[in-house]
Amino acid sequence: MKPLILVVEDEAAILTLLRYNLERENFRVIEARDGEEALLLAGERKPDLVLLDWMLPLLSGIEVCRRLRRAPQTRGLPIIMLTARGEEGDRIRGLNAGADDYVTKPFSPSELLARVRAVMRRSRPAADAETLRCGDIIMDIAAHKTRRGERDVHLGPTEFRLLRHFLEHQGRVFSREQLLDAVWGADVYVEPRTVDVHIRRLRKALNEPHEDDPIRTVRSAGYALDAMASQYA
Amino acid sequence: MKPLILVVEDEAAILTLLRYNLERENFRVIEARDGEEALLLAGERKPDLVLLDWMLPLLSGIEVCRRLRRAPQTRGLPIIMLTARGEEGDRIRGLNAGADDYVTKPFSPSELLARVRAVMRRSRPAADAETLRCGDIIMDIAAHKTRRGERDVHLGPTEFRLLRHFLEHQGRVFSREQLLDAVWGADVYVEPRTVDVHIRRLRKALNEPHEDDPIRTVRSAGYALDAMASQYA
DNA sequence: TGACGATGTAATAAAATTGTCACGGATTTG
DNA sequence: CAAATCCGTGACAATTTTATTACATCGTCA
Repeated sequence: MKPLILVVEDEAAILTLLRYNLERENFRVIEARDGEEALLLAGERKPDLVLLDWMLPLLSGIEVCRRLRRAPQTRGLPIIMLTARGEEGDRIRGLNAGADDYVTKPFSPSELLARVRAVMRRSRPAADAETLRCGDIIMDIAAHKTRRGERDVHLGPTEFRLLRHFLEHQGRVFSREQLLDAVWGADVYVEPRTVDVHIRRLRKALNEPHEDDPIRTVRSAGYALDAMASQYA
Repeated sequence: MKPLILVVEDEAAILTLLRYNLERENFRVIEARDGEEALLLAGERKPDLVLLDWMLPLLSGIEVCRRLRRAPQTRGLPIIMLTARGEEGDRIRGLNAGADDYVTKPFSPSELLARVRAVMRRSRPAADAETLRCGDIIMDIAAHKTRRGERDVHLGPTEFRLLRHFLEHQGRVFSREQLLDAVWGADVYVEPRTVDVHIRRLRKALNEPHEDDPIRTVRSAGYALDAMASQYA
């Protein structure tokens, strides 16, 4: 699907110019003439990027920027500010308000498009990050981060691989030997009971005092990560 | 300091013409006769701009362009392609390979100079700059400046590229080997542990005594720049 | 040329992680 | 019920990995 760009600009001429260039480059464009409309559309249409004029009726661009950043729906939405003057002060304020980049008018179409592409490229990785989850446990493979509910969970390398293996095979029971093969590697030899210790460490890191334990012990068989019922908050 | 321009061109007559015009306009000029030499000089002399002929011995202009873009040292170096005909196909390919602008031969000296100035202006500190940010860390690529909060942060060239790479891939963990490839270049060999030292230098430059460290060490995996809970003023 | 900044390496200190054990409670078996 | 297993747990020492420091080199710039 073509990326959707929200252009917030009150001057018709510039609006036309932007629409022309963006659509030629295979973007879809929606327009807002003032700050209020911008906030509304940003929430409703969920654009992939916002081109935001500095000077606007009703709400200044910088204020729109701030509000977009504050709202959970639109936080993280890439924003490029358009401003008439290249004043350093404005620039700093724009960036502080949360803009991702900044282009001064007059601008060349190619320059603007380059910025648009750059910003979109930058904000892409977050989208396709590989994550595993089970109930309120979330693991981000690329970032190497693990969370349970609202808090970050720190895991050692082995615990990380162990949990990852469970997450990739939820509900299934693994014997100690199977886990050693899968997590430690088929060629290393360690005591099977070592698995117990790491299961323990994983549990300790994962479970706060009151929370329930997602790891099920199957006596004389091994361990499993239960796909919990309390999915998706 | 006068801007340094690398002219890559195998026809002596055009070379002379270019040098004459450029030097008259207060640019310094270095010459390369073929693609190999171009890459070498671009890396060694660090020119501010490259004028790159399309047809070259050894390596085509487009290939040179691509390689310049791929190498960490020369990525971001402004490139203007010179092409014999104004064929649309060539132009598209040139721009796709990463050229900033292109000029068709024959060209008038004044036209060429106008393009040169335009491209340089765009990549100069005075002009707009692409910025990368993470929390209160702001990097201005074109100006080659880094700030944290209110203060300027001085980084060596390697630390700059290192931080840039992290900023362009926030949250993701990179092994020492990956960082060497991305920041040092895939062809140079340095000890992986060297990365540690540069991480240290980067941290020292970035973190005042009380501030928290945005760079996360992931044991047995590498390092990551954490996309922190955004703090927009 | 000499001061200077930047860089890569090696050596050493400091942390974090890991595999094992031993003990004791819990569960199953006979 | 007693024996036999099995699992949870805390403590440790060894090992691995990272942080930090010091140093030699190299190119730049006055």
